[in-house]
Amino acid sequence: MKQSILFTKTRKEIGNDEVSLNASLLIRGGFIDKLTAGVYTYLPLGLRVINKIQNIIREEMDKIGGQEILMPALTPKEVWEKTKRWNNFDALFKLSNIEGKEYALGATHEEIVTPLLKKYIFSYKDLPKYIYQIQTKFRNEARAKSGLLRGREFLMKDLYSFHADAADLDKYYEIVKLAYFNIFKRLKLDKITYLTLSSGGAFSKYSHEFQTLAKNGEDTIYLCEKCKIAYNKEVIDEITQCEGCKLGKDKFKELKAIETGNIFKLGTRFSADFGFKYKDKNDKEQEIIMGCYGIGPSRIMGTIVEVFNDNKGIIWPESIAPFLVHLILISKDNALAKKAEKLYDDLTKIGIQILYDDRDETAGTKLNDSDLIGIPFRLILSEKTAKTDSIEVKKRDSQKVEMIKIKKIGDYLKKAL
RNA sequence: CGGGCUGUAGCGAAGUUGGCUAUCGCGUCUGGUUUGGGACCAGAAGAUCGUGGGUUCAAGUCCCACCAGCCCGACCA
Repeated sequence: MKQSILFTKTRKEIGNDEVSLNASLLIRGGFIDKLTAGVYTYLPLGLRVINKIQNIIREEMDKIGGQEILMPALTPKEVWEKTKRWNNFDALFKLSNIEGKEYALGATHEEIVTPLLKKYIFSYKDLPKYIYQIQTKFRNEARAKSGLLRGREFLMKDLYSFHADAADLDKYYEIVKLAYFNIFKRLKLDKITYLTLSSGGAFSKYSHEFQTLAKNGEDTIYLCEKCKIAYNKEVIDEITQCEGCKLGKDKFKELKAIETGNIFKLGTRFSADFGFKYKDKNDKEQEIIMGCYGIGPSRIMGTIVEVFNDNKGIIWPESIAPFLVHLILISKDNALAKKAEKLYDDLTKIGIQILYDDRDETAGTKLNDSDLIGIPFRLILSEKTAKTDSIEVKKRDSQKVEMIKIKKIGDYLKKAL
């Protein structure tokens, strides 16, 4: 993409109001725009990032048998009354149509997916099933804050599993855990993301969160460094020692973190309300056992910005960067501009995702913008580099610069990426 | 939902005990000079001062209400 056609622009400053690091960098770089508290537009650069995050999650869900669907965001009151959450779920956005029929905007989808599967699942032969979606969720947070980390409208991947018995759920639960670790690995967050025991298991003692260390995180976790398992602050009073290695809890390390994923064993909490049962081998009715597994692409995007940045801007991991290469022309010379244009075309042809800064801006502006936007590889073509038919290559996360012959840059990048 | 702070041009800000035509920077437009770390000169456009009401000869400035944003806390299946 040529930068001159981007309708967004970077900004040198935004108001003192926006103290959240992720929102500040993402707004300044032209990735997102805030419409109102906790509600954001994804601009061209930001949409590329969020799509890549979603695709990583999608691939890992597909690998563990997930079937993707898309459920409605507009949901009728009746299903929420069935589970007694119409009045008990504070964060539910409620609205009504002109005839007075009441709806809620989907905050989570147990109420939709459970009756949905009930229409198709009748026998033990139909089980297990794994259904997921990536969708916009709405939650009327008492206080939206921290940019993309706690919004009133946000993206969520929610997977729901349906099993014949608890043992089968337990087995799949572990499979999802591994899939989540694969996701965090691909997002380059695996080294700072810990499985964390937390409260809220309706069907088991604990539920599990995936907590990513970040100094601006709103959660406090206690990490057992020996077995790399953490405990959410909300359960720390109930335990005396690590569940795994028995290390005393006084040895745990207190850390700030962002909850980037969570997995729950639901048991029959929802299947019971909807009368969702199946027939076993002996023609006996049995209750369906459920699990649910969430991960928020938009929160992940905010988390990555919180974690990967320096005083000049964002440093995107390659797996989710909006582009992999930022080509910058520093010259007004027509011949050089032609050379840059050709390089842009050639690299595009061999499948390299490239943003080409062809704008009529000064060197300083382009370099600062490039650092702010945070694309992994920066290529500079200038009179200086052209003298030796070369191009300067620098990685965003490094100070080293390398001169590569223009002819060889395609091969160089293919190898590096 | 409680407490605090804030709201002035597209963006960021200044505006004194109420006083004349509301100021500056960025950005934008025109002309010129520039190009390896957010250039320079000259000119120009751009504002119902969050909204509504009130006090006053006179309100961006004082008072009341409301709306919005941010922060702290509570909350966060």
